[in-house]
Amino acid sequence: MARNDRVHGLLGCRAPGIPGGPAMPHYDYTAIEARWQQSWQENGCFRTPGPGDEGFDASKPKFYVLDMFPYPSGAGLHVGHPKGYTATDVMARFKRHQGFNVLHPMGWDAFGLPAEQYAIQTGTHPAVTTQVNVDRFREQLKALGLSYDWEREVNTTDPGYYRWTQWIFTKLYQQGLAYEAEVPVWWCEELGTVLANEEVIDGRSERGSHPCVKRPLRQWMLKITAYAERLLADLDLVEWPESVRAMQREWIGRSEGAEVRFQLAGDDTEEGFTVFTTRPDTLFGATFCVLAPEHPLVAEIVTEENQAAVRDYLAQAAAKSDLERSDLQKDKSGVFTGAYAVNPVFEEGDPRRLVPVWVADYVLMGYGTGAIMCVPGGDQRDHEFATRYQLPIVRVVRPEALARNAPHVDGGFDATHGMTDVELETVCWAGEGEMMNSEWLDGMASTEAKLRMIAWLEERGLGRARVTYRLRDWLFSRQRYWGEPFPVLHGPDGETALVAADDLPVTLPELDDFKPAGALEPPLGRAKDWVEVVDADGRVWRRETNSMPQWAGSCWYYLRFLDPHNTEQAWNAEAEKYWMPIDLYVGGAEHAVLHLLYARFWHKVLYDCGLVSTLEPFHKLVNQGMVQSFAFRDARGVLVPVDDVDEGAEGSFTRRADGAVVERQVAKMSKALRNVINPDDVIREYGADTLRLYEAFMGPVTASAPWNPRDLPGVHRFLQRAWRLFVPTADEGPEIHPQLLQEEAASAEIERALHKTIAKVGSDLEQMGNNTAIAALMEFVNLVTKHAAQWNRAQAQRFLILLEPFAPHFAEELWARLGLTQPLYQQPWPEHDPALLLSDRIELPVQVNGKLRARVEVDAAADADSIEAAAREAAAEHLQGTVRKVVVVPGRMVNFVVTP
RNA sequence: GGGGGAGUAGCCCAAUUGGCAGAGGCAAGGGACUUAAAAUCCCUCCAGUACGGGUUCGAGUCCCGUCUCCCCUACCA
Repeated sequence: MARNDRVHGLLGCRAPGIPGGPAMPHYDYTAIEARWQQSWQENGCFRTPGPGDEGFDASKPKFYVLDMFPYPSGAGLHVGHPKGYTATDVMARFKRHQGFNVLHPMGWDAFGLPAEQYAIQTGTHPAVTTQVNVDRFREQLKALGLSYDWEREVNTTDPGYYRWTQWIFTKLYQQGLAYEAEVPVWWCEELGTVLANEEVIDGRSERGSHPCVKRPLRQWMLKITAYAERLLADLDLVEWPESVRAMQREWIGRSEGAEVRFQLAGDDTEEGFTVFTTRPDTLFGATFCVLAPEHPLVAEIVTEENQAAVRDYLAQAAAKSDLERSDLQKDKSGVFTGAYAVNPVFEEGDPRRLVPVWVADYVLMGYGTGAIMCVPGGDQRDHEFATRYQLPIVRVVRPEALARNAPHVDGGFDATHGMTDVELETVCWAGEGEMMNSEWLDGMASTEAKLRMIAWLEERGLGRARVTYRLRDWLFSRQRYWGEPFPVLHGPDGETALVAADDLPVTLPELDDFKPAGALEPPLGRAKDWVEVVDADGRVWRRETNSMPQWAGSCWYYLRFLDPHNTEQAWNAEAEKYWMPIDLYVGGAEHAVLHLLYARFWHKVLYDCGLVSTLEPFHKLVNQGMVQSFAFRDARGVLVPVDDVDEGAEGSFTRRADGAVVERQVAKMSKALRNVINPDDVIREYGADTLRLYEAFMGPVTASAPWNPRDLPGVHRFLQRAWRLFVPTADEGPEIHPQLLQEEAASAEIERALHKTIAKVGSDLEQMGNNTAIAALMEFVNLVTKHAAQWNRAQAQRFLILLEPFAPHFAEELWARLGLTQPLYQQPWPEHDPALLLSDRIELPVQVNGKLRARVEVDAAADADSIEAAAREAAAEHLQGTVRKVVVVPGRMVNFVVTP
């Protein structure tokens, strides 16, 4: 039968069972969800008392399950948000059934650029925009039936919150971890602000894609590098995805090596420079040195005849963005300074002792010392450079494989260079191996040579072992209005002072123009009365007019949730000791490095200040997968908006306008593709419980998967089937099957299946296997349906407890209709009897030479001998030859190894 | 180039971590019910696990190699 459904969004399939008749017998999700959400709110059901609060039960174990709190954008939620929120809510509800005190809060990361941009365009104060967006987000989240303790809601833009963000800054400052520096920073003219390195992608701002340039500016920096080693080492303490830990390790970028001092040649000068190298073993192969264009020594050492060329080169390099510098990586450029440095391993008079010093922009001033020694025989980059500028290449490490096999390699073995002729021309060996051309290191393993060379350098004061990190200090100031003001005053004599703790918060001044106050003066500079502060002596101080980056508020919000209304302290120590660390933290992979690294850094500083009791804040981390959507392309590869596409009979898709065939593919949801799914629409058409079930049923939490409107009716049908097990379908029928209102004898088969389901759902939920838990519930419902609902009240009750984490409104409604008055969400998780899961008789596969040949039914408790005997009989016709071996795994299978 | 992850039925996904490839859902086909349709219920169809080797009594699962896809990162000396 040919169909011609529209495939857009939810509209592809009509929702089955839209309430048409009298509401009661049907599954009227709209009424049910409204009723229970109201009940939860009015009765404060998910309010979670903590230590010191009335009603707190210290004897229960705790579980802190947290979502990465959202930035409340103007667009509202999309269906990607509930994927993670559903997963954590299922866990929170499950843990409540298990008797835990569950902390499950939500809040808003509400400072940030969009509201400020909107303010500049429209004059609407960012606080107003933020409030509107927050209200909308909260409403949408409540419509999902998420069991947050809304009394703990926090908002980073609330002065009562950012008072403590400022307070933590003062702690950082007092620890010597906050300092001001004149640093080259990314300046975005369009946004009128400085951006952090990570907010600039390919020379353009991450938000809005505006061009950015580097310029020096006074900035606040946080000394995160002081914690590099601990941030790296303590990754071993947490239960995080390997990918995230790997990303953080790379970001920190620890590398071990040595500093080597190179003196400049001639004139008995004491001048020189220090290089950092990870391969001190290759020092005999260092045939030239390269300084970064920004290296301060460049101007001093350049000789007369090279002045012009160097000046041109520096100008060129300065004009390039980092992107352009790295983009041209195939084509390394540089220029000779005319100066020579001394390679300290060679004797006076040795021609190899003097090495030319070049300037090249493949060396970065921000890493190591901004100067390198170049070993073109052992480093690909140096090799390219040397080849291009015809600098000498000396090989000092012979590859292991060649060291053993070289005489047999085609092309002949060159004893001098330890490589074949072919490789001598083409290969640069950057790995480990055996030392050569290195005098007293020759023949040694390169790993050993590293240590020897470092010792040799240290003895002579020419160098030392050193560890370098890629991690840089954190640029912590922004030229924006909508951020936390710094609690800092600048004195008339250039001194810096913190605002007293009792005077916090330093609140944002009212402004009606949010544009920068001057070329490099942030918007806060417009608030003259706010900026100038007169002290008791009549001296005029100026407030810091930079503000903090958006990361600041999100660095510690998980701590404020512990004690959100405390006006005396950021949090109470007792609450911190009870709730921390976070047992489960769920959020997108986009925060793998920055948010999680910055928050860990603050946490460790707070730990050192004795303010928190755990080394790490987030014990278990889970990245939820992306919810993608379908998109369509025509034959020319042009994207066709989803609502212009029809679906044909055999999974083919055509453009409505001209019937052209289009290809379906999976893409991110975007306005341009018109394939964004709004949760409000899903809730209207199917209800929040169906949405929750679908989000959880799509696949593992961690997996990305496209939103498939075709699959929604499947989970909705499951709820309706379950509904019919409780509620008679007749229009005038009662609210609940009468058999469920009295104690009937239990069906043994259903009882057994229920125990199996309890065990399966419980163990799946423990590991966030929500999709398979739902499959088990579906299996159970199918079974009960098949038996004409021959189940009883006690079974129905336990089933509802299992279902509640996924479909809480639905389950509470039926629980109430059973006449039960204690709320369902408080019920203990049902017990299961392992003995009931086992059958008396089991069927085992019988294999012959690994191939399935027969089945045999035996007692579950049968021993290996009797199983083997039964199996021999069952597979007799396949056991003609010699049975050489028999493998019996009781309860699993039997395998005969037979040779004919 | 480096790092992390993934390839199982037409599609989304399971498989007690080495033991009968299939739990669940979608789609498709057939049937029951119905004046008819919808809804509902019942039944059925389909892969040998990307590819090539290896270990093993036995491999989707472990090892080696190859291919494809996704994510992150990229002159870091």
